Amino acid sequence: MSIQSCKEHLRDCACKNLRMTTRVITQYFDKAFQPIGLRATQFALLADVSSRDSSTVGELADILLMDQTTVTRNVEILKKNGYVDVKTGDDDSRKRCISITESGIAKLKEALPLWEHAQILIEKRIGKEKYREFLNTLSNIQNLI
Amino acid sequence: MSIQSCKEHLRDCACKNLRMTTRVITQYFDKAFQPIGLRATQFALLADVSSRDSSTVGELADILLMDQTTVTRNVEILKKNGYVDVKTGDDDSRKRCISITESGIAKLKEALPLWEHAQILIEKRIGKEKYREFLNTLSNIQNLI
DNA sequence: GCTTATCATATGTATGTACATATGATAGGA
DNA sequence: TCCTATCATATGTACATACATATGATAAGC
Repeated sequence: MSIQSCKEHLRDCACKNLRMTTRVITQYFDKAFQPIGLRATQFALLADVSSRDSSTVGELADILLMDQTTVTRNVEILKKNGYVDVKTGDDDSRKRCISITESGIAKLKEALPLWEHAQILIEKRIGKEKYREFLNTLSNIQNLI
Repeated sequence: MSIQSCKEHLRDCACKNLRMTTRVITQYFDKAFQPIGLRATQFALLADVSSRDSSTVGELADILLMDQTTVTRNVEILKKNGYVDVKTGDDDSRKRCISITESGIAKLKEALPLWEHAQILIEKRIGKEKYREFLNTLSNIQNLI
C-alpha cells in the first residue's frame, strides 16, 4: 500500500482518534477540577480507592487497566497530597494497603458536583442512547485486545 | 450528592473510560509497531507530517488537537531519529518548517502494513457501522468541548 | 522609524504512561 | 528446612502531555 492511498484510511485510525479525543476531554475535566486542585486522573483513582475499604496496587491496576508501575506512581501523588494512606499488608508484607483518608473523602466530596456538572453536559450533548452505545464500544475495544 | 449514591455514575465517566480505552489501544498499536521501533504517537505525527510538503508546529498542533509545546517535543524525537527535517521559515523566521525525510518515508512505508493489520482487526471486531458511529461520537466530543 | 502588542516556538516543571528490571517476600518442592 | 520459583511492588529510563512563562521575531500604531 502506498502512502498516498493510505492517507484517507489513516484519518480513521482508532488509536489516533482515541488519543485526540482523550487529550481534549482530559483538558476539559482538568479545567472542571482546577478550582479544587485535582486532576482528572487523580479523581478517577481516588474514586476507585474510595469504593473499597482497602486496595492493593495490583487490584487498582486491574480495575483501571493501568500498568502496575503507573499505579504505584499515581498513588504516590495522592499520598503526597494526603488523600490516601499506604500501609504494608498484614497477611502479606509484599502488598500495599491503600485506603482513602478523611482529607481524601473531603476532597472527593468537593469534586463530585464539579464532575457531575461536566459529565452531564457531555451526556446531554451526545444524547443518552448514543452515549450508552459509545461506552459500550469503548468497553468492547478494551476487551477485544 | 453523597459518594455512595454517586458511585454507580462514576463508572460511566467519559474521561475515565476514554483514558482506559486509550491506554489499552495504545499498547496494542505500540506492540504492532514494535518490530520497527516506532510508537503509535510517533506514527500518527509522522503520517501527518508526510501528508503535507511542510508543516509548522502550530499547524500540527491544530490538526492533532495537541498543545504546541507537546508538538515541539514530539517532533524533537522524530528529528533525533532522522525521520523529519526541521528548518527555519523563509518568510517568517519564528516558524519552523517540518518535513519528512527519505528515512522517514521509508519508516512510514514499513509501518503502514503493520498499522493496517492492527486497524482492520479492530474495525472487523467492532463492525463497520458501529465503528463509523464510534468515530463520529469521538469527533462530536472533540467539537463540543 | 520607534515603540509596543502580538505571534511562533522553546523551556521549566509536574504529571501520566509503560517496559525492563531490581528488590524483597511468600510459597512450593526436594 | 532449604532452595528456588513465583509473586507484589519499586526503580530506572524514555516518552506523552499540558500549563506557565520566557524568548525572539513580526506586525501595528503613531
